[in-house]
Amino acid sequence: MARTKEFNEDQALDKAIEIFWHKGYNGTSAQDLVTHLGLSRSSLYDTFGDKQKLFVKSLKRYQLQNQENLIELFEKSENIRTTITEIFKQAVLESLQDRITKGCFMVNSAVELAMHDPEIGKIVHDNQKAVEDIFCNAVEKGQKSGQISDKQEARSLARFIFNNYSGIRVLARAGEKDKKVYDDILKAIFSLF
Amino acid sequence: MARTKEFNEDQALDKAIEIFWHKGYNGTSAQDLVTHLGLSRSSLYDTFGDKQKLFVKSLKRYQLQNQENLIELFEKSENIRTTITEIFKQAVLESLQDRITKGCFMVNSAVELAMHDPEIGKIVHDNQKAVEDIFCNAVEKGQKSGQISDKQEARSLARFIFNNYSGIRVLARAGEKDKKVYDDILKAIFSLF
DNA sequence: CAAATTCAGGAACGATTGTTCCGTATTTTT
DNA sequence: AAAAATACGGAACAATCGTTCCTGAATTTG
Repeated sequence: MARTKEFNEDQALDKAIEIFWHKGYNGTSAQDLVTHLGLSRSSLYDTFGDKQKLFVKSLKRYQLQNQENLIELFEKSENIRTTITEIFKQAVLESLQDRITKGCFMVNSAVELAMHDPEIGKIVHDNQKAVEDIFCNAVEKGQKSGQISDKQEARSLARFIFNNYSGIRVLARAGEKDKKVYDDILKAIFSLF
Repeated sequence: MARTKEFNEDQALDKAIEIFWHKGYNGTSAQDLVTHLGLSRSSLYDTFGDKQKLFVKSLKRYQLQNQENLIELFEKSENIRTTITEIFKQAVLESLQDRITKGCFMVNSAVELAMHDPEIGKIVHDNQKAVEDIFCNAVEKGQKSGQISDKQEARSLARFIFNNYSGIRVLARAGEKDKKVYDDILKAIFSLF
């Protein structure tokens, strides 16, 4: 009946994530998308509807990827505390290596759009709850096994960890390239639990 | 010789801060500025040059206002630790009250522009250093007077505080309206020192 | 082969973008 | 009062915005 799609929709989405992540929603033009995704204007609009829908789809995909990755990390983990430090160290590494740092797509979108687009506001808020829950479960597990101090309530600690993660992603986006700054923050964070 | 300006330039700048803070740089149009500042297109461009220059001037003014406010708070302070908690509580209060939260103009600008506009990148970075120094001096003073535990190095603690402040501003911008979430984070933060 | 479907390319859309310019009114200084 | 300077409103600018549509080629299934 019909010709099959020549491009992979998920691959195109991954490229959309890249450019939206890098330039933001308002900073990315339709032409940017055409150029970066490598498909024609018509195919782009036929496949994804419009710019906003494409953005929403990209952000949801990013959120799912990160959530699954996080869950997997904690499932494989033999020491919860160590895993959390590795998550932070990974974020620091990313912050230092690229000349232009993308930070966190979710944080960037929250700052730029959550107040102005209810649909994106919901994605951001759902993500926050989801990630918080993942951290909370992990912390509880860590506390039961004695890997994490139980001086702090798990929920409180999870929210604290999430908050510092956001902070570090902003710092990266602000262009901080001094490893000592990040290390100082991490030292303080992990002296808490 | 010449007619005097009918509008106050600083008042106009304060209104520019408001709208840039609320909508971001790319989200604010020239028409938005004309409407909000209450002066004509011609006066606007005659006075401030162009949109980017107006933004830079607004951000610098915001930075100066906040920096001076922070310095004053610590100068007046009789207990450094209490003052820091009050700074955070104030941020939480602002986050909860408005339906549309503006977060922090500096954080918003860092996320949106620091990577793409070197001039703004410098403002953001300078601000970071300046605020960090203010916190660091305050912490040192607090440690000498025994108000703040000296288990953490002052510089490290200052960076940690700054990081959590950024995080909370992002959380606000993400639309978080649950006081318990902020309280949990604050509880964890202040159990550290 | 024929029908159906999707591709790419590009022209074209109206709307909005940031910016400039002009004419007139207003105010200040000589 | 005359001259100089600036504010003002609004028209107008070219450029870009997101989006739609048309064309012809390509490919798949019946």
